[in-house]
Amino acid sequence: MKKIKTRDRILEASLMLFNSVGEPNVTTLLISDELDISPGNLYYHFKSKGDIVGELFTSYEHEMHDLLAVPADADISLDQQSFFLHLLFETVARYRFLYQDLVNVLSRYDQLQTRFRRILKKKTSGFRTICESFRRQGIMDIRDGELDALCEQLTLTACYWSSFDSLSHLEDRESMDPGRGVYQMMYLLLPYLAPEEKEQIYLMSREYL
Amino acid sequence: MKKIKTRDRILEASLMLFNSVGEPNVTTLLISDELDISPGNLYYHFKSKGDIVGELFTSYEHEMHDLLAVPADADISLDQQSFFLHLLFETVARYRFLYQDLVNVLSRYDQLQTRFRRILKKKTSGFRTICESFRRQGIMDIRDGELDALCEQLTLTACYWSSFDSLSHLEDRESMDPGRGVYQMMYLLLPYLAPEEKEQIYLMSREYL
DNA sequence: GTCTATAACGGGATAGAC
DNA sequence: GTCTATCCCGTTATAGAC
Repeated sequence: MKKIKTRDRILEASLMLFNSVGEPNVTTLLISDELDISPGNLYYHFKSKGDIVGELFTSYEHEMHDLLAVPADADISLDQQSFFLHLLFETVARYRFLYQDLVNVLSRYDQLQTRFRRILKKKTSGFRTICESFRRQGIMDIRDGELDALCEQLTLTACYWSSFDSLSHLEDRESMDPGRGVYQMMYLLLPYLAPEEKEQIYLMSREYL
Repeated sequence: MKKIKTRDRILEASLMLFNSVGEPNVTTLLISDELDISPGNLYYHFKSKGDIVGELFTSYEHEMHDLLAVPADADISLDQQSFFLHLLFETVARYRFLYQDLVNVLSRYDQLQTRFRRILKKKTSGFRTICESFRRQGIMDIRDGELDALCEQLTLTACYWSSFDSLSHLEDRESMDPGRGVYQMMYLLLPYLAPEEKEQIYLMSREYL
């Protein structure tokens, strides 16, 4: 059993704390406390709190980049799409601290703004690729103008669904279920799908009602 | 020309600063500086920064309450709906600081959480009332299960559209156009509307393409 | 009501020993 | 690599004069 490097433990604990209480509410002292190391030790590994955030963001960037490498000419099935959305929501959930205070975080670490915007763009074009695949396969019927709006809507929902869901349904259950988000996304596609695919989504959605 | 009360000037300036640079980045010193008054004077009128935020939130609450008093049995036209959405987006834009760092703000002033959630609920049920009016008039056709998802989607979009829009399209124009948000909302209804009403929305949307 | 101090605190970050 | 001690700074909030 090899010991995990302190540096990595710092990243891990920071991510955990950021997600649970919000990045602005997490002090470097809290992080070092959580790990039972000294603040000085933390600053030996990272020269600033911003560096920790930056490195976490880079991980997020890489995960998203890998996930969004959607082949442009493949025939994508609804099941594959659903699976893709699950992965997407899981990744977003893993780095949800970014989304919960988006403007604040991006304003304090301003090099992140353009990078974040790039990821947004990539998401939108990923959704577009998928929809166009559906269209080619004849299982989706939508006008070009509406397709733009749909892809933007999908991107927006992918961003904010988790925050919104935990905010508006906090009372009942605290465990947020990525499946509900996936359902919400599929539902956005629904009106434009062929009857058979519609039915398929109705069946899927049984689980979430 | 009557002099505006200092107390009100503080509220006004705070709102302006909160919106433009984010509430967490606005210090009480910055506010008093902006008004050319002393910090002490500010604290004469408000006993804490949280009180300023709280009072602004109360105004927001009232404006939303008035706006969302949708009559349950009226026949609402698409034009009225569009007008309603314009007002809604304007109000949200006026208090956009709340939305930009939602989790952060609500976590630091925690009495606001339940109040905010109440407003969310009211929004959703407002949308539901409107959709049901459309349904009664025979201009909307949608299943119950999908109606739930639609109303949630409308609420989510009403919350986050402005932030999302200014984030993802910052490069082109900085003036955010509430009309784009309204279009995005109308577009969500589109698939469920009768042909004639669809056409009406297509005409409306010309302005935003 | 408004001002000038200044107290009180917390958080980020560094120095230097071990 | 890790620790303790400390500095520095910004921010909230108060005291007390005018």
